[in-house]
Amino acid sequence: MNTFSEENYLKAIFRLSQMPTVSKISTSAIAEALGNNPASVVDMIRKLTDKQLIEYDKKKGVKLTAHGQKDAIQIIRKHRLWEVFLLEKLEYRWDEIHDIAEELEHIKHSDLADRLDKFLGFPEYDPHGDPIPKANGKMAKSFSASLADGKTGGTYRVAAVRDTSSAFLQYLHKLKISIGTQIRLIEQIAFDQSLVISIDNGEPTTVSSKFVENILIS
Amino acid sequence: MNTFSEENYLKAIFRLSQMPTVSKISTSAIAEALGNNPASVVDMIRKLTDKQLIEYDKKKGVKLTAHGQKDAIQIIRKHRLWEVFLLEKLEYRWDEIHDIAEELEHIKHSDLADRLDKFLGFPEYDPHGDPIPKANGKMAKSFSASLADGKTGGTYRVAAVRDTSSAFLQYLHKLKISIGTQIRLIEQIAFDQSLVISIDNGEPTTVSSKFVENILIS
DNA sequence: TAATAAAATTAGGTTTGCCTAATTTTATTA
DNA sequence: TAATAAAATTAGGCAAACCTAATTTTATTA
Repeated sequence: MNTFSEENYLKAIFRLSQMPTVSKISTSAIAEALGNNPASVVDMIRKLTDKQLIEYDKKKGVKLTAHGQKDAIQIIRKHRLWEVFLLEKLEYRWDEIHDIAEELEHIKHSDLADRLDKFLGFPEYDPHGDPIPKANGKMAKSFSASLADGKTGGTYRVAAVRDTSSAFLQYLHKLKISIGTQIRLIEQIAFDQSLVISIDNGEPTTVSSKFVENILIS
Repeated sequence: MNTFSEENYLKAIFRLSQMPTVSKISTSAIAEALGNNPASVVDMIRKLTDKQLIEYDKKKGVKLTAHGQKDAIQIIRKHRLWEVFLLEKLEYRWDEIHDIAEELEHIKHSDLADRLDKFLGFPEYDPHGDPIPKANGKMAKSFSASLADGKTGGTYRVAAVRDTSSAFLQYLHKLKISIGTQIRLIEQIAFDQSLVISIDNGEPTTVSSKFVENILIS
């Protein structure tokens, strides 16, 4: 059984390994992802290597073993199921659920995830549009195309969000954007790459390039 | 904010303070309740005293301060609400829910308990018959009369159980006893105080005195 | 390539919450 | 009351998971 902290490292490493822009998972990348000191990460790399949950090579960085990946996916499964619960059953807002799920995901009990899954009606996606791994570890592919890749004039459907911070989600809420919203790209400003968009055929609104990068489309 | 461990101590102290047979909460009583070494309890007594959650007097033992009592009740509230959730929504068995709730009760988030309470329809009692504290800390009185105090020939309604161990609950399950079951006391065996009872007017069954002490009646 | 910057690692330290073993205090009983 | 037993406490230690500061290794760039 893994500790709370080990689970957080596994999850962070899994997340980094899913990011197409990250080619090598380095000590410092993990440190940044978790807000820890690199020296602490070195300690944990040793520990997880001993437990055969990761492999570490100075050149290639950190990689999850099959065992480590399995564990990481089960934590993510629990995280995403709890998010669905918090939003749908306890009526929390979109931007509130992530932090609570960070705690709930560590509750260990053989079939808790499976019972929760059944209770929620076997949801496919969590409220942020991320696929929920199945009990056997199978997981639909995440949405990877960003609205930043869309063509000017095109209309796209919001499928998921990349950033799950409450700052971003609150901004989306303010703009009345959620999963399923239609967004049309009207114009790109050459100066700073900001974009003029229309949300569900509404009035034109200007948003930053950083903003559109964090919106994933189907 | 209190740590996981501090919360467990507060809860144990509260539980002991509710037991009519316990007049003084000693270092060793707490140690036994938590399965820890008395030396560890001494450490924690110092810590909780510094945090003004308890008061300690060599003669009188440990007592929760108003602040400590408030915190303890909130943990118990969460524990009992999660138990209702696990039984009613996730369809866990009676004897499985206690251990999972022991973990869930430590999840901290301002209004999680209140939202859960609302979602569950503001239940008054948990599945073991213990009253669930309200958001303001008010709590109905626990059932305290034991079936062991009943008169031979009398019929009583099971209101709660004193022991929440899975061994005891599984035995109850086997005997088809749950909250609300009617039990008639047929005869007491003088030799070892065991009792012959009838469960919901069924065939006579013999149970130990230890068994009946752990059944609370209304 | 040499100089510099960045990343990784080591060494040593802290806090939390537990432990064992030894000692002191308190209670019980002959 | 004295002897003994039980309870409480102290002293010192350990593992987990962090940290800072110093050092070494690796990468970048003048």
